[in-house]
Amino acid sequence: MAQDGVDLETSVGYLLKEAASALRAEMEAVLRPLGMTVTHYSCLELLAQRPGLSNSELARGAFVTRQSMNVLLQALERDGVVSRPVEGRVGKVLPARLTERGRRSLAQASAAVRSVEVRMLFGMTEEEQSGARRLLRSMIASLREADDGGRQP
Amino acid sequence: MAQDGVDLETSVGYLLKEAASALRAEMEAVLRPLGMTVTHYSCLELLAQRPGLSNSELARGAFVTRQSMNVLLQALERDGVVSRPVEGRVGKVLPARLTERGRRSLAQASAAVRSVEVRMLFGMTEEEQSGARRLLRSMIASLREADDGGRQP
DNA sequence: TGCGCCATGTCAGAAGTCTGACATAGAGTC
DNA sequence: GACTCTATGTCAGACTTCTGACATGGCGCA
Repeated sequence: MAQDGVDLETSVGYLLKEAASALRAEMEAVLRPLGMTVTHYSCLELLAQRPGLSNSELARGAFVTRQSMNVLLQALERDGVVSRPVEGRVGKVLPARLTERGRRSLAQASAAVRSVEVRMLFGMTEEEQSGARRLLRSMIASLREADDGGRQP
Repeated sequence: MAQDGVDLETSVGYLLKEAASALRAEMEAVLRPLGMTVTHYSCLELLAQRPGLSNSELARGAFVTRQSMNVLLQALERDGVVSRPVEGRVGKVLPARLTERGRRSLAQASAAVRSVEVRMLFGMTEEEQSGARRLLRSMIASLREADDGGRQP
């Protein structure tokens, strides 16, 4: 194949990208049989844990733009998985909720995704896992630090 | 905004996604003024560290499909940043290299991206950084473990 | 030699996401 | 009240990436 002279794999940034990419690939693999994408699943999981989130809040939680989430929400609403009754409108904000069908759909997906996360953490002690959480939170905070706040997504 | 009853932020998977997303956003922010996307930069950086990589190898290194990398490579070749001389062909494999212009283009981008990574790691000791590398490598290995190998990307 | 098998390069179309833009609603200020 | 500022929902178009497909080249094995 190719010469492995320089080792790119010592960069935390690259490893972070690699890990996130591997996680995403495995999630896609288990979600595909259910006819679901990762963002699709993320949206449902967010709504299950925090009912009534708005389009923009869902977008932030799934790390996409509110425009992308809007496209997805309209499809989910059309499929009867999510409902956004106009009566619930508060100002311009239109809260979304899972339908019964959405909850059923999420149940299988949630189990599948959880098994992927379990596999990812296999071989790590409880201390290592909380260490990983702490380090990731530190990186997130540092990256967001000198931020003007008005950024998409 | 919304009620913060259930805390989604305790999942390592979610934090991983959040950190990768934040890193990508910051990289996009510093690369945009240079007229470069993240994948664009990744491709150049890979070629700088390992000259002669093929299209498929670059794709794996940048975590995209070989089809996506092919689209990008054709654009980069057209822009004179990368060259793939047909004389270098080995079987079906066509090794790619940076042109002088590509090296210049990468120089600025590389510095910008490195500063983002430094900022991300701010406040972490050397031990914590190597701990982060170890944990991320562990997650990657576990995720790839029960893998048939033939997956895109 | 001939065969199956796998990886590669490439094209074409589909799907997902993003950028840009507009109108509107709420909060704060004068 | 009038104003500005910010956040939101939404539409339209462009871009990036993916999936599917095909032909080709190297490799191992009968």
